[in-house]
Amino acid sequence: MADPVIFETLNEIGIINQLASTKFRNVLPAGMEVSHFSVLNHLVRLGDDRTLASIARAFQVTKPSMTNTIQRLEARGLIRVTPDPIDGRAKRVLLTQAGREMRDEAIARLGPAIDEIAAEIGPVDFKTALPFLKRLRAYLDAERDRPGSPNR
Amino acid sequence: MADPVIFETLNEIGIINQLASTKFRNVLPAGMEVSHFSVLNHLVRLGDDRTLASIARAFQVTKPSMTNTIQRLEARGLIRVTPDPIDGRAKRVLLTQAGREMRDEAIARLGPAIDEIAAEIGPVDFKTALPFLKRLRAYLDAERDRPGSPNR
DNA sequence: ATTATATTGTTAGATGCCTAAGTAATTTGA
DNA sequence: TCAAATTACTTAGGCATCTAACAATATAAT
Repeated sequence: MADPVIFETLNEIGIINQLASTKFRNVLPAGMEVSHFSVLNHLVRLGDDRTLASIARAFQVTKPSMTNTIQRLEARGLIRVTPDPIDGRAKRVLLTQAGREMRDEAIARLGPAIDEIAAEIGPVDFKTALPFLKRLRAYLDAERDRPGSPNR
Repeated sequence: MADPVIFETLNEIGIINQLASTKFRNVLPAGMEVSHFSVLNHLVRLGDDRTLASIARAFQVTKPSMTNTIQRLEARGLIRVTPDPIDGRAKRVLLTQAGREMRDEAIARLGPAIDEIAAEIGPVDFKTALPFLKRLRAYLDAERDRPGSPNR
């Protein structure tokens, strides 16, 4: 018998995601989406010169979605995309100076919003919940249609 | 200084939401979205004969979003919408027999997916995490632009 | 009473994510 | 060697959600 606690938890997670995304989007530089910031941040932290597919995998998003994100970031001059010299199918994603600056500005804007949450909820509870969330995420990720499923 | 744990937690939550939504959508009856099921379930559990706005508030979704959901559910004959006899602006949302049956079928299909999660992660951890998530949700909800903000 | 404000619901336009399907290039393996 | 399977990316179409703006009704304030 399906435990209602699980459904309730996922429901709360859905609402939190919605509220947090909206809140952050309203704080980010104009026209910048959370997914855009996430990609810029990813490239700064782990290094750029990555393929579209590897970024899509990192965020557990389909390739068409990442194509969309990458095209918009490139149109804004925040990243540069070049052909992969080794693999003719792939593209390499590189940060531009404007991209790095935009990421810094986004972090500066996001900071206060995060601090507010820390002040109210306390980072300790986040640290407590994080391992569980990571486990759940990893399970759902592994459960996802595993074999060479399309667009992944 | 913004604690990175908070951002990381919200990031995990975003990915979990995405993976869980996709998983559930693939299990639900054809064409049925998670948001559709959620509304049907809400009406069964808490009673129908509610206004669109009250349902929108319950799910922390904007009114245009709920208008969309309601219109699609009505087009499928899963709910019935009637004018509110007291408040000329409002509409009352009523379940149809087909709606109740669809909700039952959805639950029957969702059950196994949830059981799998329970088997892997264990409901205990969900019970542990839930209070924190509820607190976070409540905070973000309260933080949301409170006064008569548009479309809410 | 009248006017100002708030609430209910809708339409319009934009973006994101998804699935399906197609192209190009690389790998595998018979 | 070369056909089959896999992988990288794109295009097309669909649905959800958001913000902005508007119409209609209800409520509050003057």
